[in-house]
Amino acid sequence: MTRIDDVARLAGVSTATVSRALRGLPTVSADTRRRVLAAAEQLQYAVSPSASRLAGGRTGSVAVVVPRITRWFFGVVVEAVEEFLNEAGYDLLLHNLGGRERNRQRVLGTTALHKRVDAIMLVATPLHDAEVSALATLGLPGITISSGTAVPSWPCVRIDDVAAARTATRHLLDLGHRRIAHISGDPDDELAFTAHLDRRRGYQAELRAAGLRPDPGLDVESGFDIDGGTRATEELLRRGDPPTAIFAACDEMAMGALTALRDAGLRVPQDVSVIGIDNHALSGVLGLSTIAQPAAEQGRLAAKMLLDPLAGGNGGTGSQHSAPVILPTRLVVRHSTAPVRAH
Amino acid sequence: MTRIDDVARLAGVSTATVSRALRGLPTVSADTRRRVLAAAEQLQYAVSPSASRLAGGRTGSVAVVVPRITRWFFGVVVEAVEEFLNEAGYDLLLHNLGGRERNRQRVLGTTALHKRVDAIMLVATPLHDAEVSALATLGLPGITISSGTAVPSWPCVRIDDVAAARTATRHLLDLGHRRIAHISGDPDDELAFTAHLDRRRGYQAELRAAGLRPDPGLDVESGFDIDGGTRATEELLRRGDPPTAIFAACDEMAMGALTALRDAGLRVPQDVSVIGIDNHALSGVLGLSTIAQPAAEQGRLAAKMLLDPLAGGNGGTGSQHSAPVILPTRLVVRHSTAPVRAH
DNA sequence: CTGAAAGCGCTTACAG
DNA sequence: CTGAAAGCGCTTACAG
Repeated sequence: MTRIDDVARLAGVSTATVSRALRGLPTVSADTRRRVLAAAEQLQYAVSPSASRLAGGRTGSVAVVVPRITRWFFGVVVEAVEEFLNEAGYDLLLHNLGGRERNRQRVLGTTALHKRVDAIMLVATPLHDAEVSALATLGLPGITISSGTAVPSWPCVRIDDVAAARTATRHLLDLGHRRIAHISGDPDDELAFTAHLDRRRGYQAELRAAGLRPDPGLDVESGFDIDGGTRATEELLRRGDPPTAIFAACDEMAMGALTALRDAGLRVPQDVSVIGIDNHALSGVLGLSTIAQPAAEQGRLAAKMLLDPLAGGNGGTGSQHSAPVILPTRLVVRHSTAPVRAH
Repeated sequence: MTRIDDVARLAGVSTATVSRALRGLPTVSADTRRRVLAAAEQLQYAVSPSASRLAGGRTGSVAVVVPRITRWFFGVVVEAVEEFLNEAGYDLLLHNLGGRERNRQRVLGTTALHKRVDAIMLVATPLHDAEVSALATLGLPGITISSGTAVPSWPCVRIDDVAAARTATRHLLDLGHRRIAHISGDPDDELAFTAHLDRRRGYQAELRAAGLRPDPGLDVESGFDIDGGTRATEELLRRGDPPTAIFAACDEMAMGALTALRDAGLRVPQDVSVIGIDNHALSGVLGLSTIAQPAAEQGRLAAKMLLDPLAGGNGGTGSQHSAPVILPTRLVVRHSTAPVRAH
C-alpha cells in the first residue's frame, strides 16, 4: 500500500503539502497541486481513513438508524440518504434495529456510535429519556426523520401525520362512510414508530369534526406491517358488525387488511373501502387509495440539513431549526375506496 | 473523551494490559481483567476505532454492495447481513449502486473501499474485467451473493436460477399452457443483475424438454422491477395473440405484469396465468404464484462464510469454497396460475 | 502475566 | 506557499 510519504517523495514536497493538496486546501500553489495530484495518481494513492481520522478528528461517517430496512418507507429513505452521503464523500454506517433489544441498546446506548461517526440520523426511532441523554452526551450533530421523540437541538424532518390522517378519514367520510375503522401500530412495542399515535389522533379529530364519536370497537392496534394489518382486520371482523371502511395507519397495514378482507369473502371496495398512508411502490399494483408521503425527499432533505453545517466549518453547533420541517402529503384515490352502499 | 491511559491509570496497569483485557485476550489474569473492566466501566470508556484500526491494521468494517436497497431481495439480504455483522462486532458500510455510474466507479474502482474495510460482500453485482482485477488488487476476503461474475478465490452463495426457472415453466406446462411468455431484465443495463440470464436459459430449456420451441416473440426484456414488468407485458400485448401464461424473472416484474394485464382488461388467472421468482413479502397479498427463494438465509450464510475465516486467525486466505453454495427454492402455488382454458 | 517503547499514517499548529 | 515536528490513541512485538 502506498503511503503519503511515497507521494511526497515522488512529487518532491513534504507530506504536509501532499495532505493539503489532496484535500483541496487553498494554501497550495497551482503548480505544486498539479505535481502532487499527478504523483498520487501515478502511485494509485488512497488516503488511509483510520490515520486521517485519528489525526484530523473527523470520521467521515454518518450513522443512519432505522427500525427495519425492509419496510418501504425506510428503504426509500436510506436509498436517498446513501446517495446524498456518498456524493458528499461520507460513509454510511447502517444500523437496522430490527426489533432486537440488544441491538437497540448497542446503538442507542451509543456504544456502537461512540467515536465512530461525525453525525447521526435517526429515522422513526422513538427514544427513552436515558437514550436521549446518552445521545446528547456524544455532542454530535444529528437529525431525526419522522420522530416522535425530539432530541434537543436536533432538527426534524417529517410530514404532518395528524393532517394526513384527517385527509384520509375525510375522504372516507366524503364517500358517505360512517362506520370507519382504524388499524394502527402497537403502542406496547418498545420499538414502535410513533407516527401512528398522531395518525390515530387525526382520525379521531376528523370523525369528531364530522359530528361522530370515535368508537373504540372500531380501533384496533397491531404490528405496523403487512401481517399486523391482516391480524388487526381479522380482529375487527371477529367483533361482528364490520365497518364499511378501514383507514390503515400505513400502506403495508392496508395491504394486510386487503388480504384479510379477501379471505373473509368481503370485496374491496364494494363491501369495504380501504385507505392507507405512504404511497408504497406496490400501492398502484394493488389499486390502493392512500395519502402519499415524499419518502425520498425527506431522506434527501434531512441528509442535506445534517451535512451542510459540517461543511460550513462550525461543528454543527447552534440551535438552528427549532421547528420541525414539514413536507406535504396528498390524497391519491385508486380503486380501494368507493361510496358506501345503501343499507 | 476518556482515553486508554485514563483507564490504565485508574486500574493501575499499563495501556498494553488495558488493551489486552478489553479485547478479551487470554494472556491477562482474571484479577487484572476485572480491575480493568471496572475502570473502563466507571469511566465510560470506549475505544477509538480510528486509533485501533491504525495501530491494529483491522478496520472492523465490512462493505456491502447492492444494486438497489429498495428492492425486496436486497432489502432482506441487507437486513440479515446487518444482524449478523452487528452481533460479530462489525460495522456495515452500505453501498447502494442505484444505477449511478459515478457511484459504481467509486465503489468498484475501489476508491470507496481502499483501506476502509476488512472484507467485501457483493450482492448481485456483475463486474467488468477491470473491476474484478481492481477488487483482487485490494487483497481482501470477499464473497458474492447471486453473482453472475465470479471473483477468483471469493466464494459465492446463490440459488440455482436455471432450476428455479425450469420449475416455474414446468408448473405452467403442467397446467396445459403452451404459449408461455417470459419477461426478464434488460441485458443492456450496465448494472443489471445477471440472474435473469440463467432464468431465461431455464425457461428455454424446460420448453425444449417439453418439445416446444422457444418463441422470440414471447420473450421480452425490460427493467428488473415493477415498472419493467408492466412495460414488458404491455409490449407483449401489443404484439397480438397474447400468451396464456407469463413467467416473470422476479416477483416485482410479475407484479408489474399483473397491473398491465388488469389495465388491458385481462383477468388473472382466467385469461392469463402469471408466475414469478422470489416469494416477495407482498406475493401472498397479491395471490401471486412463485418460486420462493431464501433471501435472508443467503445473507446470513454469506455473512458467516465471510467472517468465519477472519476470526480464525488467518486473514481469509486460502482458496476454499471453489464451488458456489446453492440454497434450495420451492414452488408456491397461489391464485395467479390456473389450467389453460380450452379454446 | 505484564510493561516500556516503537510505530501505525496521517493532520495541524507553528515558524518561516 | 511550504516544511519540520509533534501528536492523534491505540496495538504489537519484544523483553522479562
